[in-house]
Amino acid sequence: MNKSQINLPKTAFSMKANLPTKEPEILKYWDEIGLYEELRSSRKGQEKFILHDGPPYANGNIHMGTALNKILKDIIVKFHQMEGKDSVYVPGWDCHGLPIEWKIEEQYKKNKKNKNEIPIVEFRKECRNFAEKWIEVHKGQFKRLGVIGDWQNYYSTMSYDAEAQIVRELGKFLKEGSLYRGFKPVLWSTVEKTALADAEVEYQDHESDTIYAAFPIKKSKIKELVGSNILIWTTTPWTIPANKALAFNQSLDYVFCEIDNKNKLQNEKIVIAKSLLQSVSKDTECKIKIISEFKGKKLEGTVCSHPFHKIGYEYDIPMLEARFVTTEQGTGIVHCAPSHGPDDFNLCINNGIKAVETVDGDGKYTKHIPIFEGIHIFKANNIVIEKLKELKGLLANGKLTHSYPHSWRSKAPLVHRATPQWFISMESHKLRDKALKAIDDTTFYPSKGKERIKSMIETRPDWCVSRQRVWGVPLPIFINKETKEVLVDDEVIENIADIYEKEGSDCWFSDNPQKFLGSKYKAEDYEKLSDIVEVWFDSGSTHSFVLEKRKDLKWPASMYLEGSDQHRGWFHSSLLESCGTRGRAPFDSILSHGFVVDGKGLKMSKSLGNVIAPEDILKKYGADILRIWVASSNYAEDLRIDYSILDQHSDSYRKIRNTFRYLLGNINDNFEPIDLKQINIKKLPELERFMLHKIYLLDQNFKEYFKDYDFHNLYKELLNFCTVDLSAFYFDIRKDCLYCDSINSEKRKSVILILKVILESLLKWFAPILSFTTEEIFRLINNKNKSIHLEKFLDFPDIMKDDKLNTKWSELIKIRDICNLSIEQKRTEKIIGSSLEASLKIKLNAEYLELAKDIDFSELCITSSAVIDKDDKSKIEVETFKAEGNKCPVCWKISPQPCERHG
RNA sequence: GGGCCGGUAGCUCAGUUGGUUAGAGCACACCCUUGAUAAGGGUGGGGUCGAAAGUUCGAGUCUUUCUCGGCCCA
Repeated sequence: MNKSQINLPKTAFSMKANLPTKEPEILKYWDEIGLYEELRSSRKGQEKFILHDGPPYANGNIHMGTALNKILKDIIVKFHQMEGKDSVYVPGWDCHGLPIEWKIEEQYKKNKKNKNEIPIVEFRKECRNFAEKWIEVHKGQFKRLGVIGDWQNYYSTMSYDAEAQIVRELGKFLKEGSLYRGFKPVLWSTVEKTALADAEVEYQDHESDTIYAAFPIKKSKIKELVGSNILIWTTTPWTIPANKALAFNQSLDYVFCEIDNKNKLQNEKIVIAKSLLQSVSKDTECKIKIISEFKGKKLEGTVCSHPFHKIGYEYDIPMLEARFVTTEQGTGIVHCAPSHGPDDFNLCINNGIKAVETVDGDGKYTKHIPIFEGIHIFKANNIVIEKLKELKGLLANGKLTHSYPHSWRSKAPLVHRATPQWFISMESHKLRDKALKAIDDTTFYPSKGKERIKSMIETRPDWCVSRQRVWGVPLPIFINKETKEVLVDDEVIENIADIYEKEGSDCWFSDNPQKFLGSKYKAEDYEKLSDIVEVWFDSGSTHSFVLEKRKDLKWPASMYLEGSDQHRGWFHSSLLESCGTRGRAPFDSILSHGFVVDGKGLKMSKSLGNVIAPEDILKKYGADILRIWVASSNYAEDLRIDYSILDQHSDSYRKIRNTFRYLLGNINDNFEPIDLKQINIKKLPELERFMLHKIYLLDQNFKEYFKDYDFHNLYKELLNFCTVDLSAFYFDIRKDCLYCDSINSEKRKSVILILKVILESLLKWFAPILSFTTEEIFRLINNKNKSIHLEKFLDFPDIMKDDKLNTKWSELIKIRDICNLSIEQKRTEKIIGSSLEASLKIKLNAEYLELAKDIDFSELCITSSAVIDKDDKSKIEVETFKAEGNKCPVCWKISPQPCERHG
């Protein structure tokens, strides 16, 4: 036998991956074979796993967060598919809403077009085209990540059937009576003339006017207070004309005091919280002398006059108890304008004081505000201050820079303004209770998500579903002009839905209202609403127009999977919508993941320059590396990414790839599946049996980790198997047999058999994560089946398990470790180089001797020889000598005699 | 400002109900190999567990405060 007869590994599987160019070819292949359709037909009739896609907004390129989300979804979908389930994934998009409206308006501005001159229908058409364009862009970007789904038949919230179903869903709330009309302060932009959703608000520093104003006390249980003043402090003087109440905290201590007011107030006596005395004194530059002290509780029943009572504000201002009053700032008594603050609104409504429309959409006072009617609120502060001065109601005024809500688009400061809005009640039909029950019935990954959404549902106010915009589904509401009653009729709702199904919802704005009312009602008797439905209701309804409507899906979904911010977003709105209309959640489980941050844990931002785009990663590393990053990161927390982290994963990938290369090389790319049940385990060498046991064990852990969606531990287990058990142990030991034994040797055949088992196991375990690389390998070794993703995980029979052998070999490995230490010592002393230049003398006590009696340690430690002696002085002792004799030209083992195998 | 979550080696992660000298892989260093070769093997260094205080015989683990970061809310 000479060198040419050695069985060196040979494979077409290249060491260099070249993923950025290879992956698109694989994508093309998946397209050619119609992988998605194949996946469906391969699991026809099997139990379904439905991961319902949370629709991303069809606007702008994807970022790392979106990529993480889609890859994580894809990994889970593929795992369930390989488990044998029919794991259907239908991607979707959220299309309506303000951001797209703004984009179109921006384009108008550029082209010097006036939005008001464009018919609504035309404007909406442009919004639709815009969304459509981005859906196509997203589709390409998501596919490139290796995400498999029904890209042909995706869903969108702007499709005609979606718009129709959204109307039907609203109809259910309308019919039930939980959808009602109210006045409520909402964050309002007087620039954009619209209410803003929470997500559209940015907090920035803003300089406000501050005032200390006095409310004369008319009536009180504490007699000496009558005639004196309640002092309040506010950063919004313009809301003083809308004041309807004052709030105090019953557990605080208040003081009645006298000030040297330099004739600023009509009466020099005031009431403030005790702990704020110093700061008030400083701010107002007054000396304050305490007359008496009392608990807040005693202020109950106190009634004041408005500071403007002499000029037409003649109503009573009651003092109300409120927990939100603190002593952080101000005077410990808070001025309440129910039309201009949520706390104010809630406190007043609980005490029978309703909010009214005090300010119009442009920001001007309405007729409900005497003297100020027609004045813009942003110009009113000075007027209020002057009037207060005139009427001796102002103790001091100043400026304060503080964090204040602004519009994310126009950056203009926002105000709370009472507007007519449509609400879904949390209480009237027990929606809150139903939702809380549904949360309890849902499995959360990680479990902390449950508490997070629960505490939000427990405290959230009624759901405001109306918006004064145009790009969305119109609220299907008619109001009787005479009775002011809302028209509630299933037939009308169904009629509207039918129309939308055929032609979309644009016609609401253009066509004759009679079209929607049918023949039962006269259009001239009704006012048609022009509000649209807020977009969270759109996406909260996807379960109804996607899960319920499509035959390939099921309701409820097996899982919703989104970023942890969606506890307040899509998880939340879907839960409420579904509990309101169907009494339970539209999902069995929720998986939430953290946010992508940079290598230091800071959020990515343009200003920090730490943004990494998915596109950059795909170009430099390829999707499989990004998928490894997803799988190996702990999604329960924030996920760090930078180029050094990716480099590290890239190194791991190379290790995995070379593991496959070793396997493929030694079987020369000739693979046929092994029937695991038919393996004659007793005939295998112990090392091979030990490896079968290892595989069996790994599979158990694999399943356990997958059950909990614990991918980072699962991946770590697989990677460690490749490096520790295979590369550094089994592969290294078996090179001698594979290269130097005869092709016909039984031992070599056994090794080859095990290599095939390992190859198939690894290929399938890794397939959901390394979607491209495993496909590349699968196509190399298999021309019968079309794709690795159509395969099922292997079912490992119990005969592979051998705990006794495992215990024995764990001990043998300990002996091997000590042998390595001994060899290393001689290597450092330059006595030997390669381990094959070594000859081992191993001394073992009786216990270890029994274990090692049939074991060839020269094979395990890759040395030229190894002898074992009994020696009870210590458990294990090893001595290494330089091997004597001649080196066999074939197997390179050194021995005084001619080589046993190669003559 | 409030609520929730988190900070363990350079990196990604383990550390059960508090109990020996805090682990793994990668990276790094040195050595070997040149028949997995832009590969492979061996050995080794590296952590005051974000900080401080407390409870305890004993704290990475429990309590409090602080700090840094993230999400949500104001």
